[in-house]
Amino acid sequence: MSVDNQLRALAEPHRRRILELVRDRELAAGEIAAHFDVTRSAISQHLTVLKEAGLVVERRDGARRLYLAEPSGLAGLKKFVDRFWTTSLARLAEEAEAEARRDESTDRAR
Amino acid sequence: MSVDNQLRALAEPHRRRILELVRDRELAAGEIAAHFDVTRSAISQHLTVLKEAGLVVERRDGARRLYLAEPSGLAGLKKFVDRFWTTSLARLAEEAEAEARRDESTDRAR
DNA sequence: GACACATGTTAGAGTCGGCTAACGTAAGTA
DNA sequence: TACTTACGTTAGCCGACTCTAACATGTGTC
Repeated sequence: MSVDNQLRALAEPHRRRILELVRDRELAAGEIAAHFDVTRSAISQHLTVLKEAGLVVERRDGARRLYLAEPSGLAGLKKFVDRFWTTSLARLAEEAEAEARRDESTDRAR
Repeated sequence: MSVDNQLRALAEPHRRRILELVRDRELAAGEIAAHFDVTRSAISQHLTVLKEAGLVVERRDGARRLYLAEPSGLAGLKKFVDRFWTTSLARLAEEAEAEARRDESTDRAR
């Protein structure tokens, strides 16, 4: 559930594709596996990782297990990216302002 | 520069801490390494990964190399997270609406 | 119960990633 | 030039990760 787990989970291309598959609709494990050319076993393990990272939720329906993306699981990661993004951009804006002030005083000095 | 590279780079706790260190100010490789209890070598390798992912920029100053976070490098990742976030939330909203409609017609049926 | 179906779990092989130690390189200094 | 400072790079170890193959579990059906 930590940002660390979420990032590690997302760092795997297969897992990102799985996540996109179950973003809009519930899918059974087998249906998900059908989209890939690796074993069902591999997909099952990927689903476990995604589940433990809180990025998908599992629901049982008889013998099947249905998976669906859990957007709130991305909350921590989104906060991390947004915070970094805005803070860095603020720094850039400050630098631009500082440069503008420098240019201005240079002009005045002429 | 791809989202894949960015996510792999961010999936390492040391690299995330490095990124936060150079978010607001330029730091030399040695100064960065001083914040950690691993070898300078390890930090140097992390810096290479961050650089190749486009998350930091390197500037030479004599014998020193200064590093600074590159917010634009996060653009792709931010887009990925935002897109996923908003799309998933839209799905949740739709589901909530559908349920509200169901409840309403149930009420009417009484 | 017997069987088929859907899926999870485990063992083991191969690969990747992070780390240290040792070496290499380039810039500054006496 | 000789020496120091500040880094990067490489080789190799070790643990973590991904995959397949085989086995285990649980559910529905006859």
